[in-house]
Amino acid sequence: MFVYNIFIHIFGKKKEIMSSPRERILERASILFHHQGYNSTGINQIISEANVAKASFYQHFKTKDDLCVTFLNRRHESWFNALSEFTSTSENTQEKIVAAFDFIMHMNEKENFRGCSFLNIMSEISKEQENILSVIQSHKNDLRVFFSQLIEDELLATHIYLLFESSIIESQLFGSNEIVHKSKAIVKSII
Amino acid sequence: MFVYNIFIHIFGKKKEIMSSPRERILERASILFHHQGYNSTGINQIISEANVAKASFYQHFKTKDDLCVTFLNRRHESWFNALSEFTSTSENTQEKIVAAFDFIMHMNEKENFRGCSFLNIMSEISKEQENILSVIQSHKNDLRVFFSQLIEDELLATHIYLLFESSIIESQLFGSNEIVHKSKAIVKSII
DNA sequence: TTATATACAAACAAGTCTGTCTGTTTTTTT
DNA sequence: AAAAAAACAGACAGACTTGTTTGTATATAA
Repeated sequence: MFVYNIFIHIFGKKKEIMSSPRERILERASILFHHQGYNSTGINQIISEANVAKASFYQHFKTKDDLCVTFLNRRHESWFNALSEFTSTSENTQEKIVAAFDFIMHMNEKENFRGCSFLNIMSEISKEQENILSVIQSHKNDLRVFFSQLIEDELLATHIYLLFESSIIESQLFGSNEIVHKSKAIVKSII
Repeated sequence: MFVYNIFIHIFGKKKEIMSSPRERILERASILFHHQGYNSTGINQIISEANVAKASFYQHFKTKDDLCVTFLNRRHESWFNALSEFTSTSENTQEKIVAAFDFIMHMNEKENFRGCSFLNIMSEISKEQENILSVIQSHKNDLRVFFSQLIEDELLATHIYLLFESSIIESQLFGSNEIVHKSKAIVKSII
């Protein structure tokens, strides 16, 4: 477009002012998959809101499932980074574990109690979508490792992990952090 | 049909040998919703497998969501009955709690690790489907009450409830009862 | 500046979905 | 046996789905 080209000419390269189609697709898909669910979000909505042509979409992603895998991999990274950052200020292990539960509440407020993208998508897919399932399993394995690295006692680490998981789900179901507070109190009593 | 009518003539009333269309719909929907998910199961598949005409379907159920609510209400009843029966032979409270975790494993084996219908559907629906959501919330409330009635300590009851919930989800995700065994060991150590 | 790669719009295919409607047949009740 | 209720098959509407294709325009690199 005319104005757009002038804009580039004055302010520099395109990359600086507008992300690539692939990036725009992933940004919109992340929001839509997380807020509407995977099956309820169509390709057409994604590309229309990302201002990308359909042919361009299929140049970057073989299938919708392919996009889903890429989305989950990125979510995995950004989610763990956020968790690490959130718990990084804690001075000891106990505090770090408790901070992880504060992170759930923080995430719930920020994302309107949409819960865990990974578990939500698990409930939507079929056994045939193995590539998606394995990304979800890897994510949860890594979360278990996160707690295992903090806690020597293997069974206690599993214990915390299980409470962490149900805290996410129950707060999603009731749209409230109340149960996370209770869960936090429980965790404090066992570590 | 010819043979069918003879059958009725010889053996008695229809009700005794063939369930009503409404019943056949609910039976098929129960299986399909639980095994394929709600959004992935269409009305057409349900009525075709239930041998019911589409017009008959819409005589019994206003919408697909209406069927979903009825399905969940029935699942609620049958699931709780099964849990009650499974835990009824336990002689004391501790045993009963542990038996509840055995019930998860029993259910997983029987239903091929499809997890909790209620939580699965929660992940699939939108905020607008309030009537469905409230059935799910009621179900989980009743489950919490189930544990509260067994355990005086309110926080401990919540604790067990949270472990119960994550046990279902994690065993679904990994298609294995391994984590339920661990959860059972944890529960034994805290009651 | 020319060549190559990328992105575009928009039509199209082939199928899915929920829900409505018509007209016929079967079952139940009076 | 006649009247009313329920179930049937199946066409239809209208909107959606994922993915393909054609031809054009734009951006980047040689």
